[in-house]
Amino acid sequence: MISFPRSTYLPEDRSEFHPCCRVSELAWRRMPNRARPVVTIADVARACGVGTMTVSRVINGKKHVSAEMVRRVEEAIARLNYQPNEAARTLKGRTSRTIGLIVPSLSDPFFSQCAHAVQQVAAEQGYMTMLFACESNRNVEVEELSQMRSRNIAGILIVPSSEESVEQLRELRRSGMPVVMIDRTIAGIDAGEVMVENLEGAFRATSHLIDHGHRRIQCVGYDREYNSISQRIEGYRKAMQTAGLQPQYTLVKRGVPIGPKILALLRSPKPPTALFTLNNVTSVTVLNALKREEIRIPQQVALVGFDDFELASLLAVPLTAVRQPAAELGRHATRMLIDSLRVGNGGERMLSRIVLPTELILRQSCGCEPIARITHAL
Amino acid sequence: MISFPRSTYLPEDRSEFHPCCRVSELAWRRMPNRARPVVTIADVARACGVGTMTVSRVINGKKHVSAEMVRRVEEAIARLNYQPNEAARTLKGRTSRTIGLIVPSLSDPFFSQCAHAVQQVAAEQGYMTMLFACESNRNVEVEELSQMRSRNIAGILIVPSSEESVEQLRELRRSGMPVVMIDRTIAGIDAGEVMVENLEGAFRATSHLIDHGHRRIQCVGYDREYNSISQRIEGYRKAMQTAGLQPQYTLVKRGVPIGPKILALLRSPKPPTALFTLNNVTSVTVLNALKREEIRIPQQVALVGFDDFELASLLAVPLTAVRQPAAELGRHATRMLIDSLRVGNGGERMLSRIVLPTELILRQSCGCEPIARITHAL
DNA sequence: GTATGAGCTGATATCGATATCAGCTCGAGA
DNA sequence: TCTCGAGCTGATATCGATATCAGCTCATAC
Repeated sequence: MISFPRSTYLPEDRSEFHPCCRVSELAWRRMPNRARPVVTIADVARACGVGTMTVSRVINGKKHVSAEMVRRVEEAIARLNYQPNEAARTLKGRTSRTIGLIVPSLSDPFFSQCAHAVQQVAAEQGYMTMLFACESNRNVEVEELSQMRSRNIAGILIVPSSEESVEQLRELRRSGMPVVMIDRTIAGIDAGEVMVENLEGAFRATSHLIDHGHRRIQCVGYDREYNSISQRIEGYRKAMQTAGLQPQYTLVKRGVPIGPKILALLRSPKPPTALFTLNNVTSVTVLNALKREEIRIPQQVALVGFDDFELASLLAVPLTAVRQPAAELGRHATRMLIDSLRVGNGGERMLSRIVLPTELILRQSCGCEPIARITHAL
Repeated sequence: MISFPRSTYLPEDRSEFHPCCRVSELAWRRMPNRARPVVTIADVARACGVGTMTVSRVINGKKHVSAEMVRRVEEAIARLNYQPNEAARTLKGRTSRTIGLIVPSLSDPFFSQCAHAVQQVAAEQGYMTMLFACESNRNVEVEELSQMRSRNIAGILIVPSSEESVEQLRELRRSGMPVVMIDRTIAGIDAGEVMVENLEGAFRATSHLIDHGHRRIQCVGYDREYNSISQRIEGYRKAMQTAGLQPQYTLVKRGVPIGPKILALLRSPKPPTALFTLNNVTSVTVLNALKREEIRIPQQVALVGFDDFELASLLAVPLTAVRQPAAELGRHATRMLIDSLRVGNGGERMLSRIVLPTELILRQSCGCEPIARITHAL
C-alpha cells in the first residue's frame, strides 16, 4: 500500500465537550454576557443630529418624514452599518418575524425537501425559519412547542408526530398562534392543513397492481399512527374491495423489523405476489430484505411504494412509486401560514385545507416494462 | 378505470398568496400587532405576593432565595403556565440561545444529515437552531449573515458556498461572534473548522482503482470552487502521480451538464477505463448518463465516488464510495461552537481545527466482487 | 391678521427580564 | 445589650425599538 501524508486529526479530544466547559448549569447561567459593540438606533440618531423616532420612521413606514431627512438618515445607517435589533423589536411588537418548523426527521428526503421549500418561501417573505427535528420523540415535540411560545414565534408549521402535543397545540391555537399541519393532521385542532391525496394515491397504486393481474397483494408498513398512513391503508382496502379481493396487512409498530416478516410471508404456502409499501422507509427496508435473499422483482414479487425519491430510478429494479410533491407541500403550507399572519388577528379565515394530487410513477418494480408516467388526475 | 371519491383539491387558488394579502410593504409594516395575552414575570410575582426579582432568581440562579419561597414561586409558575420571554432576555443579555446554521441546500442528503445532527446537539445543550439554506446563491448568503446579526445569534455554523461573504464573516468574527466552518473553509477567516480528510480519501479511492489495474482514470466533478473539492482533486493527482500515471480532468462550472461530456469521452479513441467522481451529485449525474446509454459498470467503465449515500448499496450497480461522516461533522462543529460560547469572550481558544477520517466502502462499481469494508486508518 | 390644519419632529413611556444596590431580618460574637 | 454580617428580598434602572402625544413650522383660508 502506498502511504500518504496525514493531516491533523483529533477526534478523541473532541468527541465530548471540552473539560473546561463541563460547568454546572448554575455556573453556566452566571456566565457574564459578552458585551458586543453594537450600533443602536440612538447612535444613528446622534450621528444625524435627530431624534430616535425620526430614524425609526425612516426604517419603517417612511411616512411623515421629509425627503431630505430620509436621505440623511439612510446615509448614516449605511455609513454606520446599523442593523435594527430584532429582540427589541420583538419585545415591543409582541411577535417576531420568525416561523417555527417542526419535522420528525431531516434524514428522510421527504421531510428535508419539504423543509427546504419552507425555508425558501419564508426567506422570500422576510421570515426566518426556526428548525426543530423531533425524531418522533414525544417529549421532545412537546418541549419544542413550549420553546416556540418562549421565543415569540409568529406561527408554526408542523408535521405532527405525537398525539401528546395535542394539548399544547390546542392551547397555542387558543392564544391566537396560527398553525399549519403538513402531511398529517391531528383531529380536534383548528389549524390549517396541507396534505396529499393519500387515499387516491394508494387506490391508484393498488389498482395498478390489480391491473397487472395480481390477486394476493400485501399492504406493508409501520402501523397506522398517523392519519396519512390510515388514508393510504384505506385507499388500498377500497381498491381491493372494489376488485372483490381480500386485503392482507403486515403492519408493525415502529422499531419492529419488517424485513423478516415479509420474507417469512413469501415462504408461506400462499405467498403474496405483490407488495404495496406505505412509505419510503418501508420501501427501502423491504428492498434491502429482498436483495439479501436475492428475490427477483417483479418476477417473484412485484412492488409499488408510496412516496417516490430521487434515486428510485437508479435502483437495481427501478421502483414504481406514488410521487408526493414534497416541496409543493412545504411551499403551500408556508404561504398559508404567512397569509394568515398578514391578515393578523389569528387569521382564522386564512387557515384552510389544501389537498395536493399525487402521481404514479411507473418504473419496473410493478412489472411494467416501459418507463412512463401517468398523471393522477382523473 | 375504476373511479373513486376525490377530496377537496384547490391548488390553483393557492399557488400564489391570497389576493387580500398582496399588500404593499408599507401597509404590511403598519399592520397592527396582535395583542396576545401573555403571562409575565410580574404576574407570577403578583400571584405569590413577591417582587419580580425573586421570581427571576428562582427561574435562574436560585441563589439567595429561601427554600419555601422557591416552592411557592415554582408552584405559581406551574399553575399560571408561565414561560419567560426570550426576546426580553435576549435584549437584556445581548445574546440569544440560538445558533445559526447556513447550508447550501437541504436536498443534498449530506447536508441534511449534517443539519439534523446540528439541530440535535444544539437542542440537547439548550440552544435553538435557526436554519438558512442559501442554495449557493451568493447574495442570499450575504443577506442571511446580516440577518444573523440582527437577531443576536449566539454563533454561526456555516458550510460556506460563496467567497462574497468573506467580508461579512470577517467582520462578524471581529465583533466577537464565534464561527465554525463545516466541510469547506474560506481562507483568511479566523474561525473553527471541521472537515474530513478529503485528500486522503481521494487518494485512497484513486489508488483502489489503480490497484484494480486501471491506468486511464478520469477525475470528474463540478469545478474547484471549494477547497474541499480542491483537496479531493489533489488527492487524486497525488495518487496518479505516485503510480506514474497521467491525471485527466473533466471539471465543469456549476450548471454545465456533465453527462454528455463523459459520454463523449467514453466514445473517444482512448477512453478512460475508470471514473472518480468528486461528490455525490456528480456520481448520480454520471450514473444517470451511463444508465441512459446502457454502459455497463464496471465492465465498460469502473466508478468510484466521493461521498456515500443511503441507497448506494441498492443501486443497479452498488456504488463504491468514500464515506464521509456527515452527522459526525455536524456534531463536532456544534460542540465546538457551543464550547466557545460557554467560555465566553469570543472563545478564540476553543475554535480549533478538526479533521475526521473517511472510509472507503467497497461495493461493485469499482470492480470488486465481494462486499467488504476497508477502514481508512493506516 | 389670525385661525386652521397639514406636515414634520422629538420627549416620554412601554414591552419583559435582569443587574445592581439598598433594605430588611435574624443569629452570633463582643 | 449592641454590633456586625450573612442571608434574603424588592425598588429601580437598563437593554433597543416603537406608540403616543405634544410641539413646532408653514401655507392656506377666513
